[in-house]
Amino acid sequence: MKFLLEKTDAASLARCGTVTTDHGVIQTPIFMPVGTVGSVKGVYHRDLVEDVRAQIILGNTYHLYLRPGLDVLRKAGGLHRFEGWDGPILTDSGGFQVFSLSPIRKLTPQGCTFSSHIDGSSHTFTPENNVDTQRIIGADIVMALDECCPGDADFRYAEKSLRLTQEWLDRFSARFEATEPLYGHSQTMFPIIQGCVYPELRKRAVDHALSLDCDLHGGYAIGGLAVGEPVEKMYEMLELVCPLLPSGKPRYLMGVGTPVNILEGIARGIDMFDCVMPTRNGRNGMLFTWNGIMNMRNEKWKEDFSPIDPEGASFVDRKYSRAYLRHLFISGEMFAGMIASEHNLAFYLDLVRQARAHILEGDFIRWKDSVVPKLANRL
RNA sequence: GGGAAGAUACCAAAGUGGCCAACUGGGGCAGACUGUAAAUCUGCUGUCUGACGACUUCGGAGGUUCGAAUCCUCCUCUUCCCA
Repeated sequence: MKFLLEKTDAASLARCGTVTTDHGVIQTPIFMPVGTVGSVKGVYHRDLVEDVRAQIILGNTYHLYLRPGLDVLRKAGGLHRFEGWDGPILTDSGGFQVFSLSPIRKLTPQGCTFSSHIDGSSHTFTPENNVDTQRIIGADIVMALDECCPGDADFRYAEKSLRLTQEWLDRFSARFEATEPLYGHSQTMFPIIQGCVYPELRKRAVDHALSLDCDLHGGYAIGGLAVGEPVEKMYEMLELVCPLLPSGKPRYLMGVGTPVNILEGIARGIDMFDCVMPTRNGRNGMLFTWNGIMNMRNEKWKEDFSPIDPEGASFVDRKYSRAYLRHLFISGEMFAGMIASEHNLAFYLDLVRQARAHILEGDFIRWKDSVVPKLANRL
């Protein structure tokens, strides 16, 4: 994987660049649709490519490990071939599941033991077997195994959690260096900077990550944000961490976020984002647009036969009416979630595409400040 | 013409003397969702009130009772069966 930094904004830390993988080129800043179990829920790959214009999608190690399982993935020739996606893929390690499934997991010195949410069976992730698993899945970018610390954790807990994440990173990196990709294309790994909302811990996390063999690490992720802490804290952490990271590598803010979060993240130097919001909230009836958010279940759309989003980037925006989409949601039709997911993803990709254009143009901050107030409107 | 069943809030549908402003579902309204255990979840949904609470309701009119959506009488309407 290579990263080319093309331009840094004069008025902010915003930047744009190009990530090159064996499965294609990614123009940053970028939003990556989440495809947890090998599917971006409700959206065809064809539409993901041609309409949404996605450049890279995610998969999840925890979920894919449990189902379909490593035997199937190995026999399939890796996740790309299994799901029929020719572009780049990034896999999360399962660190977030270690956090979100905490009632059914146990942290040990070796790793993390958890009960499957599917059948209750017991499994253990260690940094070592997590590398092996992600080799079998075969993503272009693999994430280090970490513990995602809750946003309201006290310092003691956060420090202890960070120590665990750091120890896991050492072991993960060592294993990654000692193993090879299985399917003929190269893989890179991103360490994850944790430290909750504590500047001291965040700094410590960066120092530690940078002390390792940097050739191994294609980029750096910032994790443990948008997990319950105030949004200002998240921005503070970005302002602290991004300047400490090498400018020649992409920075990935994990799990974020709202359209505003993304623009504010870009302004603070973030290059890559992912979030379930466009798909999950879409399935739940929420549409993101340049003029604000819409709850498509609301009665006010009942006889609104105008296009879903006249300014939208997706063909569904002009193809279908608001009244029709509302009807589909009220009727519980799966098509509703499909249309909404496609619209939202197309919007998110349009958002980062325009951000990139304005960074290149040189007026990013002015543009951002003009669109942000509208994005949170309720239509 | 004869017989039977029924009428409850926006719809459907429980409730058959006090625990009923009235179960439940739908619909409606609002909210939540941030590295997906989510096509999910949470409130509210007679009127007035910020709330406590007050007031008016269960086809209509009358009656029994301390007390009625629930019991009685008549009326109106609906559905079904037989002629």
